[in-house]
Amino acid sequence: MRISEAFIPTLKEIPSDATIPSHRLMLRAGLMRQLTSGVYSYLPLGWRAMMKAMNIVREEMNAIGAQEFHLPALNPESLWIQTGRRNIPNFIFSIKERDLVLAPTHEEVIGWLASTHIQSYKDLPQTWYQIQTKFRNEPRPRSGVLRGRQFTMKDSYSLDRSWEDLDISYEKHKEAYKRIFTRCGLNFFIVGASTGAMGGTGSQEFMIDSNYGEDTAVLCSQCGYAANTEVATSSIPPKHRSIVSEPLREIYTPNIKTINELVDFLKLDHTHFAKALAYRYNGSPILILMMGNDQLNEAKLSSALGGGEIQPIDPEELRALTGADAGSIGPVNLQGFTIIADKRLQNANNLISGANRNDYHIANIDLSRDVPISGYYDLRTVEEGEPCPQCFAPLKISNAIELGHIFKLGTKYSEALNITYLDETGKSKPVIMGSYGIGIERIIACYIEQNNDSDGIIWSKALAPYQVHIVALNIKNNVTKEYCEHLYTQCQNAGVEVLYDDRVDASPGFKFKDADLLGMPVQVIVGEKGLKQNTIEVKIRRSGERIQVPLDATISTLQRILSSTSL
RNA sequence: CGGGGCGUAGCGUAGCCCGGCUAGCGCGCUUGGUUCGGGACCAAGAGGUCGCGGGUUCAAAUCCCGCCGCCCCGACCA
Repeated sequence: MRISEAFIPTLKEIPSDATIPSHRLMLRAGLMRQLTSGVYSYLPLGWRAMMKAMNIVREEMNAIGAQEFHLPALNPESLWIQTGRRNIPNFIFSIKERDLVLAPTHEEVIGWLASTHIQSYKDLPQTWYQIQTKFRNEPRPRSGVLRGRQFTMKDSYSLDRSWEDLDISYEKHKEAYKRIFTRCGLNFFIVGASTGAMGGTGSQEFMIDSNYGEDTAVLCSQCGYAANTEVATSSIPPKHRSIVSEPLREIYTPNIKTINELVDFLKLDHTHFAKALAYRYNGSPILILMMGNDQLNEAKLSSALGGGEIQPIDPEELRALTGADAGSIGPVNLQGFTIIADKRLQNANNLISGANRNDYHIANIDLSRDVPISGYYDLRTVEEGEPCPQCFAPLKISNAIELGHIFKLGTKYSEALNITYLDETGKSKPVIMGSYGIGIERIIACYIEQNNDSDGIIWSKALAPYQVHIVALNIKNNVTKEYCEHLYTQCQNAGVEVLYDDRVDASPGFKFKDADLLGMPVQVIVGEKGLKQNTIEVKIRRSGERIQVPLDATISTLQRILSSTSL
């Protein structure tokens, strides 16, 4: 492509709305433009990079025997009512004129196809995928294309006869995902994750470490343990039970509201306290006990309760229900609440918690003697430095961006949509499903997050919109122009994807800056000086290395460089 | 949805507190000329409903009210 004829609007100045490097560079290098919040137009250069990523995804999906579909984004609303997902908050965009919705994901459509066409065990297994635009009613799009209202996703779905076969499909996907992200040049890791509103029996996320990530990952550098904080655990010890349970005793704690204030006031460490938190779960009040300063993890709470809506009880309501404010509520003689506790407090005794009376706490609470506990669950958020649950080494905590997510769905959608098959004995059984997603824009944005410098993007040949960028320093010089035109044609004939800066009105400095900003892996710099000595210069974008190449060896040198794996 | 910020030419911005504007600057753009190995120079130009609506005033980019949009933090996030 000749830059003089191309639409590549580069920006010298940093767009004020963009705060993270990938967003800034995607705008500055002319890859895309924002249309409205969370919605982007891909310009030719950005779209070429997207296509590179999609083709890698496609090749690896095809390699595990997945079949490519193209499913509709417009869906009948009724299908979503059937699976109970129509009214998930901030999820689905509706169409005003008809009872149609814009699909945020495609379990429903896949399920509909499977329920009408999968009949026998002989029809299974199947793996179906597509690369398609998704629409989600995000309350707050952010960070450029990292969280959009419209985005491109590779979504695939496995249909199996048994849980064992699902494990096989799941593992195939996991391996395919590793190959995809490796080929894309991403430095990623895999964590155990929560299934959340998708439902199902297990999942893992593919992530990159990033300060701009919205997820938090717990990692062990010793044994490789890795989990999203929504499901991560540690080997932090439980509260030990004292031999003697002392009698209950009310203590006066004037104006004490927090665990830290109690620790100071009573000169006891925080493990002596049971913090009480009040929530509503599907409408009914629930009291959660955590040890001392342990932080409740709402994702864990939600899944412990079996999924469903949880929300904190507001202050006035709390006073009406317990007779006290948030700092003074507790589990003893509390009416109208279901009470659960974190595992760390299992059967603990001699605990201090609120008295349900402002300015008073109760000491010596024995959870098995004094409190009707409905269950103990892992509800706490793991903190940096706690011992690894597998090897006891100190855990690290990182922010992370999610690139892909793989789920063992099981029978949730099979049941809702009646997806069944007849087994060898003629018995009807539910199809066992898995679903697997990759955000294509996130591949691009994450790649740029990990591969840029102060001059611009550093593309690898796998994702680069073009492999070679010819910089004609002064195109008005006939010798320069003649050689560049010759080289441009040679590259095209040799099948090398080439971008050719043939602009007559741009100065050499301007062209250098643009070439570094656009970031193609190899630059060929052609100027009068070199030509006088029958050489051109090849610059490797990533290393900055410059090689003087004799004119007659240019194409062979480019081909040699492009075939090396280090690009 | 809570908190904060912003909206002035294609981009980046000054002016707003304290009304007097005929709205300034840099980049980019057009024309002509010079220059050509790290975002060149000279000259002449084009380009603005100051987000939208209402109000106050002799006078509004500037003050007041309402709305819309965008960004950031939080909540949320298959």
